[in-house]
Amino acid sequence: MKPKINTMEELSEAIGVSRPTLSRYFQSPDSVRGKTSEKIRQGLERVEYVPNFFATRMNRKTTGIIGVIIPYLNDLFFTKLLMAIETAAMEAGYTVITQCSHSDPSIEARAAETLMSMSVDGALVAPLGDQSDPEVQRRLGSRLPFMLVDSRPTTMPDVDFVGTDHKQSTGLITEYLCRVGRPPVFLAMPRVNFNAVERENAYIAKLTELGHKPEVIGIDPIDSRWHFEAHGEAVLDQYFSHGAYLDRSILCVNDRVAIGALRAASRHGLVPGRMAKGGLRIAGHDDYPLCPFTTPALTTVAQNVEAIGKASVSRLVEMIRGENSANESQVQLFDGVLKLRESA
Amino acid sequence: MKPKINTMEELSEAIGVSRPTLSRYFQSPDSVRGKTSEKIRQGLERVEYVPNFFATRMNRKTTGIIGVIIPYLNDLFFTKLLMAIETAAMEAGYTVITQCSHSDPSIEARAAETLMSMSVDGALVAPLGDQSDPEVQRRLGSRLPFMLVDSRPTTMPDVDFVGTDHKQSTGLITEYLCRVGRPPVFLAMPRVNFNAVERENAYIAKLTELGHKPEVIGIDPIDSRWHFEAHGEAVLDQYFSHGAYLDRSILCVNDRVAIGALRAASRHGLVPGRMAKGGLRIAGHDDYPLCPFTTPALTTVAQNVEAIGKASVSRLVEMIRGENSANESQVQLFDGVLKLRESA
DNA sequence: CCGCAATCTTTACGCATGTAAAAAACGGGA
DNA sequence: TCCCGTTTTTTACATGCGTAAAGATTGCGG
Repeated sequence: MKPKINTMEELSEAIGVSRPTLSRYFQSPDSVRGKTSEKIRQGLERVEYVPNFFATRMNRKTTGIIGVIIPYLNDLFFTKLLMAIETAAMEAGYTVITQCSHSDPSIEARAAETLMSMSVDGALVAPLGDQSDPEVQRRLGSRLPFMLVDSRPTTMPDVDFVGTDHKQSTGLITEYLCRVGRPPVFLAMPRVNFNAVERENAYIAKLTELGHKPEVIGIDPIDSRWHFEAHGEAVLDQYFSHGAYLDRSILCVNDRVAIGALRAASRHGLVPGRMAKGGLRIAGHDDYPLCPFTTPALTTVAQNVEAIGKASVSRLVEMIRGENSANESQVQLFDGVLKLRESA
Repeated sequence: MKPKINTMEELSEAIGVSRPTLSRYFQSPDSVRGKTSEKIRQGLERVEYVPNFFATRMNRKTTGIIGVIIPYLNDLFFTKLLMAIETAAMEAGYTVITQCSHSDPSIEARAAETLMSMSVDGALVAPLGDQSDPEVQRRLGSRLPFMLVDSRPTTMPDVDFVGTDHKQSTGLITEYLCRVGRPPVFLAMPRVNFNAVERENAYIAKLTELGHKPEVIGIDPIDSRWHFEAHGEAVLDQYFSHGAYLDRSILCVNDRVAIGALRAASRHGLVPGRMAKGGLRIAGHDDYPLCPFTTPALTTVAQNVEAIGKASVSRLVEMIRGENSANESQVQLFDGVLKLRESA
């Protein structure tokens, strides 16, 4: 067992190099002479030492930490986003501290406090939607570089944002559905965030533009916040039972709802699909990782999650470093891409 | 805009209470007289102040942080586990810092360094499997209270562990499948962690016990580490194409593989199920959240994730506090529960 | 071997807070 | 109003490391 060493002071005695030199070494091994750094490296092999994070960070003007707040973890969309963010941050030399708000505004507020008290260099927030306390975000923004990802509250128009252009993405699939069959109805969900509303509006706009009458179902909460699949299944099950929408195109607000919708269809012996007779089609939004494996495989629009993650980090780093137009707010929207599979 | 205050010193001038008193207040508002705490509370309303996390934590002997290392985020099993852990930790008054190892041993090692340097009070690690560097875990264990969750390396027999009793859970579903049809074959996966092996062995043991001949398929990696669905689909697709296993029970090592298996079945026009003619049955393990929504709904064994999360945190807290038999290692295994749905 | 520049050591202070000890102020009861 | 115990203030030191300045070493070119 290697001897355990707790402070740089002790370490400096142990390997015969002064503490300031060690300090420089840990910040950048190249900042000391080759011979010295070799001596230190060998010394470190013989003992058990990790610099104290808190002490280190407390004294630097910068902490090298990016804080991330995510509303919900049990959703592969967010985990994909998170992984993209972590990867990008890692490459940029930052450590990521993630806090999950568990879709609870008070936890979100606490998470923001934690990030602020940790003096993170910047924060990336995927907000809860209308549930989020705008005051919390205002405090964050007044204290540190801060931007929103994924979902964009109407109350924060002048904050940096990176996300999907839902008008484009939803328009794209709506148009496709109109082209191949009867105009779709829109299966919505309880309003857990602004994307839901944006997609709904985009659907309505596109249908109106094409001269059709929009039809939105499933807005009433069936006690299923974030239980998207259950929501989709319950809503459609009810309609199908009454013989409604059996031969229509159904555009779901997202893939998880669509997975529920597929389930409802199969329970009623229906097989949605572009090739299928009967005219039932089901489509989603997001390109949830499981889409290729549903039966039938789900047609959807992919969000460019990788790009969103990457872009948000690089923009945040710009803001942190005060580069470019760091002080004028900026909105980046990425296009969705049609994923034609079997269900529509 | 409230005036921004950065240190307790400034705060103490701003609201006319001495710094040590403020310090006591922030640690526990009840430790100061009611009148004083009221004065402080009102003062805090008028200014913008958050105590510096690093400075606070650096001086306390305890940091109030539990570190968690998770191998992979794009898997709802881990996110469920993580949420259970976070909830339990929150209730116990701890802050959780999560690090994801992105299924990369070197990132896992770095994550461990981060946790150690942060002087977390304890660490909870869901290891990568044989990929994990045992040295990393030994260092963690020698520095702080530390335990393993979910997957248990054979190389660390004397470390605390909380997880599922795979012998029981896999035995349970194996037995069920044997009871309702022909003895199942086992659809395995590349060995990303020890659970895969444990389940496979449990399957073999049970089948042998019942006097049948075990049959394991899908061990050869089809270049699909962690692409479980794709793996399941690819393997079965191949077998089905050769007319093999069309009428058998197939026990998949986990639900994600099973979802791929269902897909393969549907592509071949097969409908697995306990009611279905033909004898094809597909079952999984874990009770992945989407199981009720697949077509057909997936029969599986549920892991008690909630319990695992809760138990691991409460055991870790025991170790941190030095309570009970904190120094003798302890293994807690939870039973799986059969979830009979449609697919088997 | 000398001299100069680069590097290291020594010394000292700073960061934001915890915490202990002594002195001062406070509050309630008689 | 006085007294005594409780609470607060004052003062001072501690945490582990960043960092600056001055003096001591080192290494390299000549």
